[in-house]
Amino acid sequence: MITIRQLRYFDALARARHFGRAADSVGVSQPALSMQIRELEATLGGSLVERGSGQLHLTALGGEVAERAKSILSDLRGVEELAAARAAPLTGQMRLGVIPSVAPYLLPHLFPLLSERYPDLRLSLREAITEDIVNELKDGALDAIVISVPSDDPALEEADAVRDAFLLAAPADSEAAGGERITPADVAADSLLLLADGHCLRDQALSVCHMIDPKRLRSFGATSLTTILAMVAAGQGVTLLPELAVDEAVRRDPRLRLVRFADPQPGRTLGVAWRRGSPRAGDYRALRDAIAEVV
Amino acid sequence: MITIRQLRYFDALARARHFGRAADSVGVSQPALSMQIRELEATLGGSLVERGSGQLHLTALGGEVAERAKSILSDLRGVEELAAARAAPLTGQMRLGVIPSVAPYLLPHLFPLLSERYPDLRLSLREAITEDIVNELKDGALDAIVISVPSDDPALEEADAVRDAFLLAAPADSEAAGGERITPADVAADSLLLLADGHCLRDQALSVCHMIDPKRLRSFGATSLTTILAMVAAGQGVTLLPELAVDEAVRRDPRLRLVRFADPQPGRTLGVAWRRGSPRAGDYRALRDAIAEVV
DNA sequence: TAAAAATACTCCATAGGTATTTTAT
DNA sequence: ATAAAATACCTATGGAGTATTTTTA
Repeated sequence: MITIRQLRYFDALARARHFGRAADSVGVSQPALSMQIRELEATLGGSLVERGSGQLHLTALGGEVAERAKSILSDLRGVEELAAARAAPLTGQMRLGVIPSVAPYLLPHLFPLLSERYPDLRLSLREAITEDIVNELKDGALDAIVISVPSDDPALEEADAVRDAFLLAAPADSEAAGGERITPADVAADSLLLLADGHCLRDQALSVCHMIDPKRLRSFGATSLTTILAMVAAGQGVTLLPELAVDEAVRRDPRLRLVRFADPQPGRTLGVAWRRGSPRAGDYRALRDAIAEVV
Repeated sequence: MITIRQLRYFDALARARHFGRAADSVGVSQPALSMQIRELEATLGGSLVERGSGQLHLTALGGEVAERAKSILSDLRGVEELAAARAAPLTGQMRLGVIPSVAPYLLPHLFPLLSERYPDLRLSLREAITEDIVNELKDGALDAIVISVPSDDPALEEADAVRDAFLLAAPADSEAAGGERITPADVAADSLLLLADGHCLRDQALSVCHMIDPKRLRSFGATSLTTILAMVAAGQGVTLLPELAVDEAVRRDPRLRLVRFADPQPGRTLGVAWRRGSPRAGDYRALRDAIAEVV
């Protein structure tokens, strides 16, 4: 008889490709995991991994089993979530992932609202780039994520929360900020400062200024908008700044000038995404509403 | 932690709507099953069934869990089948369902071929009407079924095996069998003898002779073609006989006359069907080939 | 009062841990 | 020689069975 335990351990093994680390990741000893894998192989009647060939490899059978195990474990999470979904909205644990260009500006406002309105919600947070939190969401390590939508990932379901327009942030004395009818095409490639690779805001800025050849960009590995803005304030260049990131401190900074683009204004839509079919979809939509409210 | 055991027992309970019978159906004692259900309710944090209200009912949560449990258990069967699919084709156990209008004519030929060519195949058989064996297939009680295709059921995958034309079987002296260019329209409703309700052959005959008003049929609850043919031989009427059912005994019966319809000949296609996505699809296609060969 | 499910209690299978050995680079 | 997985052995959890009680229709 196949057990969930066997599938969980085998899934861990398929990810870690290492008995010891897989055992760690599910919180048991290496022999305990070995035994369950052995047991699973016995009931299936074939080996799932090729041992002791330096790197551990899945057999063809192992690969297929791993794939199906993943899906079964995900369905099982769905069952566990069913109960949570039946309870009052936004109660219990929720693990939320947020992209770095949003987290610092959204969370200080979102947190107070949620903890006041949903006192039984226990929110865990994770801040990482889209690719990482999407993977963690699919793996079940997160329950919902706040990203730029649409994600075009058929495994996700999403709800738009807010439109986040891009402004041009330039040094106060720069001529780039002079005109009133500025368009993304006016942004000069060699003065544009962007976040490091992998940050969706970087890609969005590049696609908005689609005439810019990424090769002409001055490479800049900043991972926070605050750093970028400090660079802009110091006269090092300009950047595309999401409206969401504009707080009092930025608005009052005499060294910065913020210019709204002419229509159609460039920007992005932020939304909440979750695993398609999750029974807690109602919760996630309530979360979306809360986000729309605080922004 | 939810276990497969809990889902299996709960699935049984959802079907049986009775703790004792559910326990029987999974081969454990009633307290053992009760305990697992209780455990599942505890981890989900809500009750799944309404006890002691005469008839046992599923709660709303219970209904959803039952649905998902079914699907998880089915996926799990898929994993178990993976190993079987990797082994040599058509080995191990296969539970086959066959409709009654096919079984007696197909199996005597199919069995010897299969046991000669695939000595490691352990075939279990079930003969019942389409609706029943389709449900048993979906529930995992059967692995494959031989039915009239297409079934138009998206949960099934199927492969055509043979075309089975309908002949008119009439009393030897009847004038209905006189002409050479006979069409289904020539069949008189009040002389047509059919299998009992639920048999697909009955429906097929009616749809072939679509001008016949079912209300004009003489009700006849036969469940085997042999009985019907005995009635025809006794001059009680005519019937649509699948070619597959024509053996030497029928052909030589002096009281019967078999007439082939003019083109386009009415008939049905028989095929093998299985759960969509089953890893043993290759086995089932091999079974189809064997059927096509013996007919 | 009769049927159905829950509880009580005992037993045993099995998962898990630690220590150790085997195996493969 | 070293890292990784398997084996040995012991412990403890928990699932199952039988007997019995509680519940409710």
